[in-house]
Amino acid sequence: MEKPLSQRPAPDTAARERLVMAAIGLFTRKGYAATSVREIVEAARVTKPVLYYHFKSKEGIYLETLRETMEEFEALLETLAPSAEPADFQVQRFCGEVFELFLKRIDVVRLVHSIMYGPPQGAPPFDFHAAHDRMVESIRGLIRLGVARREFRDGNEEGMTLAVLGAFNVVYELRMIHPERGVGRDALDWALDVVFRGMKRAEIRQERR
Amino acid sequence: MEKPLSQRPAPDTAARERLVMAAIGLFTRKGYAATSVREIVEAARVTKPVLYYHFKSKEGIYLETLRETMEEFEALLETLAPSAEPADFQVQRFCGEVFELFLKRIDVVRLVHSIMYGPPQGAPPFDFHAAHDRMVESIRGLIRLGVARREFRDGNEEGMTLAVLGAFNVVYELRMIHPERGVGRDALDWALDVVFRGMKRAEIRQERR
DNA sequence: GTCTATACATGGATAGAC
DNA sequence: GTCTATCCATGTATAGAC
Repeated sequence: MEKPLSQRPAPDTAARERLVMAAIGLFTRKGYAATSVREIVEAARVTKPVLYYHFKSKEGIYLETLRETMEEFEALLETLAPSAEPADFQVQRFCGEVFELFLKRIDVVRLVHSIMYGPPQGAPPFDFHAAHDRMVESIRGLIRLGVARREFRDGNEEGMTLAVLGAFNVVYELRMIHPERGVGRDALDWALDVVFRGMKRAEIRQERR
Repeated sequence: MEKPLSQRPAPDTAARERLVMAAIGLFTRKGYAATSVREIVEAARVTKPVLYYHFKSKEGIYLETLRETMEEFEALLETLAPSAEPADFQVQRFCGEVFELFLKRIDVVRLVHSIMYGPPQGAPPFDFHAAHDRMVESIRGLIRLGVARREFRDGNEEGMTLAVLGAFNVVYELRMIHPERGVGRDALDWALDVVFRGMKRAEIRQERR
């Protein structure tokens, strides 16, 4: 039973959305503790009680922004399904797709990264471990597949998982601290080339570049 | 012309040192913005003016703590000198030594990591890039050496540097988020085994485990 | 749902005595 | 160099009208 638009004082149902956008921008650029509620509401062009109405505290809007953006990452991980392609292709495609998503949301990645690995900064706890573990397990699963198919060598599954994850990590991390160097997808492929060469059995190895 | 100890009101020259210790502990556990001056002085068992006397602001004691701890890392990097050993041994030893230092000061590493890669959190700027770049260049230099000696393959120096750095990064990062899993030096060696195998020329490659 | 106005705690920093 | 006492800006959050 909503009133017709014409009778509402201000048809600003977008206020909540603007708040989320503003909050993401500020939290990612300044960090949780360094961002004040006043800054958020000014950026969203609303007043303080609007924020406290829709969320109920600074922690509330923070957790909500994280929840909304993490859903994107979860969704991408869901789409992963083992295929008949060579295992290294699958690993490379998976890493590449997640990497593209990271590039698109590099600011959020920066925030999540600093909270996952760094001190809590006064921010309420948020569970990133589950998503991170799922990503690691996805890679490990593809590597197990490659080992079972005798594409990858046997006996160092953990080392291979770490090497792949490391190649992925180092590239997006370099991108965060040196955006001007344009470290991108090609750098990821170069690093993965080295790693794959170290993973493949001698018999089936062949150059791909 | 100092007075003899007996005549000083309180021989507490350790106050400054206690402040630095307390500041490191709090900044690393809570982050810069989330740590208050009151907390620091209470932990150091002094009063506020003592902090403002020795340093001159919150930013001052923060920068001083960072400066003091970064000197350790710089010192370790200085000790690196190319030797006649195989290049992969040298890379492994270098990574291992830096890794040991990281483990010893894992809390400081956590703070530096989150500030390097994350939002500034209201903290004054501090130049970590120089030290980080030097570390990367050290690895790249050893890899160039290996290539020149025909131990490593030619044509993907950048990929090899990234792969090595990635193996190093991923291991200490995992250690930070999952200390209970005991990810340690052995995991680093497993990952590097994969990477080295991908770097070595086929002719000279041989198992080392 | 959105406003004005305000409560109330905590923040960083300093004055001035010793 | 260290204290007590205090200043003042900023912080989060809310009351109460519309």
